[in-house]
Amino acid sequence: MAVEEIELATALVRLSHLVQYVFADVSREHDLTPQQAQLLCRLVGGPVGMTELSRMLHLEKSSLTGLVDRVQQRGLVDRVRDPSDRRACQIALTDEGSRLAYACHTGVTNQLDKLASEFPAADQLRLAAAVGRILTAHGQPVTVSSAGR
Amino acid sequence: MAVEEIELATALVRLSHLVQYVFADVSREHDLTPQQAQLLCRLVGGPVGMTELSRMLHLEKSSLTGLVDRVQQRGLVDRVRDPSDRRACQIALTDEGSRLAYACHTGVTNQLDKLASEFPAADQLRLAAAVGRILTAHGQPVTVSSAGR
DNA sequence: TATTGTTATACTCTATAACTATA
DNA sequence: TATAGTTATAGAGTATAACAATA
Repeated sequence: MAVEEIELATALVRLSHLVQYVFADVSREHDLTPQQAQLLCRLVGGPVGMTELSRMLHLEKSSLTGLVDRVQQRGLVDRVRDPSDRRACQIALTDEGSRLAYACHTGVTNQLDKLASEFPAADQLRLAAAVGRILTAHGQPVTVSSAGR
Repeated sequence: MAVEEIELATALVRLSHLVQYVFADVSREHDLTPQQAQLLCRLVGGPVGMTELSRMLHLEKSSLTGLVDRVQQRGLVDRVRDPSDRRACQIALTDEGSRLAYACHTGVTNQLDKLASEFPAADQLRLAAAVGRILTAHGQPVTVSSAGR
């Protein structure tokens, strides 16, 4: 047999790691950790509260506090008090944060599009649609804002 | 339009995170970190040296030393001296390590197969083959041993 | 000299538990 | 009482630089 067989589950795990490596490399180019870059990318659609962010990133709120602290110290986000609830705050990108979020998104997209170019164009569309359905069915809906366009 | 559009690159990043969450959940069920679980799973094909392991896991060797230390302290791997090169050692699973590696592999595979069941069977095969080609083309060849079957 | 692996150091990331302030 | 977020603490993960032992 010319082509090695591979379980789909194994393929997905390996592909996941490959994507993580791409994400890590691009983040590092901008002197960010992958976690910091992902945080920034999740904010391009507008400010988000800590509770909602912790849900989006699958992090305990206390873990998120530290992550936001470090990114805020670098001047990439601000904590904006919510006037309607004095307990809450919204995490918002600064101009520099927006620039980095955009740069990371572009860098990752370019690299992954190269990987995806292994697929025929028609398959790329079907794959994207199928993955979109899976994500939506498993609590990670893809909204325009979260897509970081 | 009924189905939300999504860029393939964005879809791949999100899918990657979803797979990571599955991996993290299954690892935690066995009281392992995802990194520890991945290390164990990479050893099911047989003992591997530190340099080769660091390449497989995209880790600096010094980082790997600590990771192996912690897993060894839990009795899941042994450092076996290489008789043909007294500088080198091979990392080998213990019986308990093998058991956990197998359990993690099974747990992750079951969960991901559920996700993949969203695809028609024919698409699953095509997807697996396509991903296998991508991995091979980008320095992550899928061997029988590394597939952790 | 080059390679294998470890040690020392300094961060970042993460979870759990306890806490403050507001709703 | 419940919720939003922080602090305190401890451990895990990671990279860089310097090192030891062997090839």
